[in-house]
Amino acid sequence: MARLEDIAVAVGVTATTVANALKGRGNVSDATRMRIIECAQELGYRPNELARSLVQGKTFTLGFLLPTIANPFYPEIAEAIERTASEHGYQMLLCNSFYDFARGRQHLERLVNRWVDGVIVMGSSIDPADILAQFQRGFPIVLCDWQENEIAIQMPQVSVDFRMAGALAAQHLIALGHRHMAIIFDEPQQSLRFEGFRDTLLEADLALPEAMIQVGHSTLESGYNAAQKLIESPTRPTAIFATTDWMALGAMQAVQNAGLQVPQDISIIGLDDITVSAHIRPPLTTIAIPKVQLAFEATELLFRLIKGTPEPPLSRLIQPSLIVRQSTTVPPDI
Amino acid sequence: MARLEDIAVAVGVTATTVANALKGRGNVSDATRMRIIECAQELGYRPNELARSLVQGKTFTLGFLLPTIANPFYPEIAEAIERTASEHGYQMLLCNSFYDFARGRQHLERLVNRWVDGVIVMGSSIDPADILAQFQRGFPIVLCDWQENEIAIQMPQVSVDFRMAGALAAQHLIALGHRHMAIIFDEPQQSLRFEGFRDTLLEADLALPEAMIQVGHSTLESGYNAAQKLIESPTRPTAIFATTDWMALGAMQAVQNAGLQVPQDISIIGLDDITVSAHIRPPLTTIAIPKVQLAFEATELLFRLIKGTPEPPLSRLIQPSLIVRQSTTVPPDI
DNA sequence: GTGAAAGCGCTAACAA
DNA sequence: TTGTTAGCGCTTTCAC
Repeated sequence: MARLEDIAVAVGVTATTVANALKGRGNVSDATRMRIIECAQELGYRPNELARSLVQGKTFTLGFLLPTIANPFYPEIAEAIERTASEHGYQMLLCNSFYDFARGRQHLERLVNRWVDGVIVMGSSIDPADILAQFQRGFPIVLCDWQENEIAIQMPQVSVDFRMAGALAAQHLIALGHRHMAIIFDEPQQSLRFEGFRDTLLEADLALPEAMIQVGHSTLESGYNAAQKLIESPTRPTAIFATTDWMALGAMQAVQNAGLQVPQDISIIGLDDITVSAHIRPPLTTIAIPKVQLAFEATELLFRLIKGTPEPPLSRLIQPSLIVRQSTTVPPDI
Repeated sequence: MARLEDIAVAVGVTATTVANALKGRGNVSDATRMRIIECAQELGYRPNELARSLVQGKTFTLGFLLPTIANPFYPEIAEAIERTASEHGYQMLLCNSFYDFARGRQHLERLVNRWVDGVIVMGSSIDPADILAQFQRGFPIVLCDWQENEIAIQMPQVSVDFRMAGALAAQHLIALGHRHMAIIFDEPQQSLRFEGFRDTLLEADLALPEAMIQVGHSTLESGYNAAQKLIESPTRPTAIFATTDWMALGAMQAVQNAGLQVPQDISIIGLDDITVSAHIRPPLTTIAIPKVQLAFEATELLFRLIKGTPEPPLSRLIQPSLIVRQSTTVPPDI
């Protein structure tokens, strides 16, 4: 591969001049500039970004650490981050932790070692302590989609008002007339969604019995299994709130496979608003998370962090919203 | 950030010795090794991978260029590539081209400039000529999920027998008794799927009239629109083959929104077998592409390329398979 | 078992 | 307008 030096000797100048000419710094005569550019073309010169990064201490690269891109909640976010990064001249390293903290930690350390300019970390992908350690050394990190209370210390983050999300789900079902509801959620990462839901029920004097609380693990299958238990319960609920759409899809399938109708027999409401949710049968009522906005704001915040000590606020709580489709309706007569 | 040199002066040795001690090369006494390791701990030493890469000419990083991670066909592949890469000590740069060749080219050039060790390129993400240019300079690239005939020159690639995929779809529908079928596909990237379908019909003396050939653009919406046109056609088909599941979902929705039943009124068959396909209503019959295998083989092939001139074969054609679910059945009586 | 020296390809500060 | 010098932090070769 051709280097600056190669061009320099070919043209009969010095590497510095070549560098200046190539990046259009003013101090090169037009004549030599022409010859240099031409020669660079001929030799197929490509600047070595490694060398450049080493001396500048900047890589124009950022890391994106998440549980797994195979979960349909993340691709939209990843896309938005990458696009925003790209507009700033950045590329993005995608790192799946597979919900394994050791793996998340390894990835983060590697990212630090390779001098990425900053990292966006999604919830559930790594032990908060590991993030904190790097952040406190001055490494730019922004948290995305974590529960606000998950990290001990104040850190830059953009997240969603999950308690509100849970509340919205409850309000919707209550308004429809439901009295016997159930929830499927992942503990402890989704406890806020649970609390918002439960508390809203409580305020309406509605109980949420133990048997109506099922844990899932953000997979479709776990939603399916959890819903099965709920259906078989002696006190079958008339509505189910699954704290992710992915689990809601599983739940819906379980209900339908049991020979019941959604929403006539059991209403189902999700949370996330992943793309497919609008296109299944029946279309899923859900609490939407503005994923693109989430990603965009996280990335912009990270860039502010990278540029220097930014003005507050360093954290942002985004409001979810209810999207009523056809998987929820009034409870059946009994 | 602490450097080798910092440890060296602290311990009273030289940087070379520190380096040797840290990577367990034999020639350091146990005593000094202990002191060095301890000191490295204390100073929080992290090797600078940039510097290391610059001298070694290796970055242990690979690029993954694709149209857009938001299309649900890709996340599973991305995950598998990243996992395989990770097992080899590699990280992965994710690059969306958004079906824009200029953008794809920019990304590829940047990847080359930053000395990634190799790149995996998915179909439809960049102009083949740009790939070829880099490949011919000796840069390791493997093509993934391209039509075999899309690239002029023989290049390393792992792909799917798309003609067979189209044939399988046709065979299935014919076996069910369909005589009036339609296809929705994206031209020209999916022409092989089309040809396989059409030719199989022809062999069974079945025509595929112009009106029954619709173009889509790999989006759900385009599948929806294409299906609408088919439904409104005076010669409504009894079965639709959409060459991606994503378009098939759109088509299914269009059919259902028109008040028709899938599969009783119209059978629908897709191609890809994305995760959700098994979980919608009705579950989608489809031609499955072994995505994880595709990704794994592409990555392994790339590593062979990176290690040096590998043994043939440098290209692999993976066989698709029919998965019968409930979106296809015998045609309605007329 | 340890060190000195050179160099990866580039940038940046300062001279000429 | 152009050149010189000194690194960035590491690895590698060879000498002691």
